[in-house]
Amino acid sequence: MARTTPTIYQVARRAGVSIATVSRVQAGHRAVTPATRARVRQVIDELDYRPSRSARALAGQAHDATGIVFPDLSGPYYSEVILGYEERASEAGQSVFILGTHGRARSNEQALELADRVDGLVVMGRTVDDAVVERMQAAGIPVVMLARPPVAATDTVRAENEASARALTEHLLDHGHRSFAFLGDPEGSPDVSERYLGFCAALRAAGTGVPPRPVPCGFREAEGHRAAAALLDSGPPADAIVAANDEIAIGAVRAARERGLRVPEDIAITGWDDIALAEHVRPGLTTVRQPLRELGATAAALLTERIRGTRTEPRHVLLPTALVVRASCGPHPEQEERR
Amino acid sequence: MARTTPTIYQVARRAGVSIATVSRVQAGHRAVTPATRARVRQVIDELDYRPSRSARALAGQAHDATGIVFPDLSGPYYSEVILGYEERASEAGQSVFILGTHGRARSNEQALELADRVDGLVVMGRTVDDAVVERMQAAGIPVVMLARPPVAATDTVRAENEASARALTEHLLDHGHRSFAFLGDPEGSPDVSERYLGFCAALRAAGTGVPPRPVPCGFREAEGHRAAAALLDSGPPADAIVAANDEIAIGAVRAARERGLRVPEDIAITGWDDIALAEHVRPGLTTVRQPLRELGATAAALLTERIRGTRTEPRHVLLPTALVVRASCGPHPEQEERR
DNA sequence: TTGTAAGCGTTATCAT
DNA sequence: ATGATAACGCTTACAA
Repeated sequence: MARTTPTIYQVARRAGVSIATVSRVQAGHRAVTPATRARVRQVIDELDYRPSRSARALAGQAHDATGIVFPDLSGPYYSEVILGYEERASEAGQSVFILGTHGRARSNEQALELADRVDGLVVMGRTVDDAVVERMQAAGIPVVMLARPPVAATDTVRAENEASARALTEHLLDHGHRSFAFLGDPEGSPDVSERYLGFCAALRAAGTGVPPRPVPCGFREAEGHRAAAALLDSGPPADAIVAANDEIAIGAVRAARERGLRVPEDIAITGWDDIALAEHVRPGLTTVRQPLRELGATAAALLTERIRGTRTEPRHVLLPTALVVRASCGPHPEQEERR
Repeated sequence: MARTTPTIYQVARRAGVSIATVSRVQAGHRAVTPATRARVRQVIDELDYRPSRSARALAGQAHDATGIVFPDLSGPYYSEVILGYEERASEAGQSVFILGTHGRARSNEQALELADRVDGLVVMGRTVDDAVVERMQAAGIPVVMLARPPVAATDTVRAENEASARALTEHLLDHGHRSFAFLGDPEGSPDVSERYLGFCAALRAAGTGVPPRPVPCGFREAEGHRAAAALLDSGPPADAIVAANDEIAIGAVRAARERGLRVPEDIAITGWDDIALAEHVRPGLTTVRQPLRELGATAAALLTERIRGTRTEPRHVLLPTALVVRASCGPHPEQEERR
């Protein structure tokens, strides 16, 4: 694409100054006479000059851009997080790249490519290998990890999982449930891993025997449905299913119904995230709310501090979550919502 | 950020060739001896060399990036469209920028800035002024418009609105409804404008007097709730509300219920989009499904053709929509879903 | 087939 | 306060 927009040279010529002066004016340096500054400013406006991003980046300045890497764009979870991120980042004057890895093998490669176009980036969960992250940081680009446990000197942002999972499970125990199942893949995501830990902790503390092994399961409704169906058809009957997220739970509710089971009378089912659906689905889903937008926004904020050099000490932010009790966990005298 | 990663010079030196040769190998030019090609390749691997994006862009090549500009990230609609876009674009080897304008006044400026960092971009609805789009195109960067009626030589992608709106309204008429209201702002969005047109056409054809003026309303549930509340409290009673999207409709259902009205017995309410909630909400929402992912993916595909120069003739893609009849439009003998 | 060298549009370092 | 001018890392004629 031929450059049809004016360059710094044209501005300089027309204003009767050198390109250095234009650059200074443009950058807001003080060492410029008000008179010349005004003249240059006017020419800039007349020509509608705007400096080339590539040239600027090449000359060693910043990209004024950051990126966020996530596994997949589908479902409310990622959308909300990215929304929070984009909003905060663009307020801070940064353009934002998004990269969905979609489980591709090339994701490390793609992330590394992205790293070359930004001043810093956010990495969700286990989308890229730790070695890759280290290389990025070694190359001087700040990285913030999202939805992962704290790692050494890298900033991390996550929502509380274990304690809430424990509280959730205890709530189920209070309802009298004794035979549990966990739907989700602890291996696949740090979040799920922590939730499973909290789940187990509650069961152990209650002395309900050995906690069951998790039933591995992707994050989507269809996968939850399939896993729950298999579980219900084969295993010893569970009277409570703790799902790793709301979509899985909704799939599980469907599977239970298809088998003539009533929720929560015959089987209790809980979710995680508190997506919009959780409230509207029948029965209302007992779940754990996490501040999705805030997760993204916080990541953006931490990254900005790093880029600006405002802070050098690593920070590990843990955002609070809240148990949201609805109907799917068992019979309640009246509808309540605990926080 | 000092460049800590190897440059083309280091590769050249180590391979004992000139930088031009390295560049050729890297670009896959054929005019290189297999022997030297192999040697260079090996050094590239050894050093893990990857060319600087900025330098490449500056040297007149491409950015290998595109962008999408949308008004706001919230709600399933935008998320889905962006998902479809990102997936297709990144398959085509392009990094993707997202820019939410959030109704900011600076949106034109931001979009123009973005235009300098990409090889082409997609603009949704009326997020940026037409004059700005023209300037981008004049500057040689291809633009694809999303969710807008065809404009001259610019590629456009949209979903069918008017005919479906008409069919939807006719369905309501078939139910016997006669007093209608339309919730949404035709001024604010081309999509809504077309839906309102189809709505009016059906009413006129039915000879049901003058179609009502639209009740302006944002796209979110809270706004739908507020608008419906005002409508129900003040105006002459409507027995059918056509909402511009599902979220508005859900808000309207809530408002109706709060006033002791049963849906659909006392009042029918329809939505648009067929988001996940539409099926689960009570009563199931009669709505119009549009292929959200496909909208984004198609925009990406058109843009890629333009960038690659594969096509120069403008294309205007109109994706089909489908009436989805559920319970909220009126009593049905049995649950059915029409396509 | 390969190398030399001229840009690409900035920023930043010197002089002046 | 301002102006030359050397990077920045790459692509691409043009030579050899």
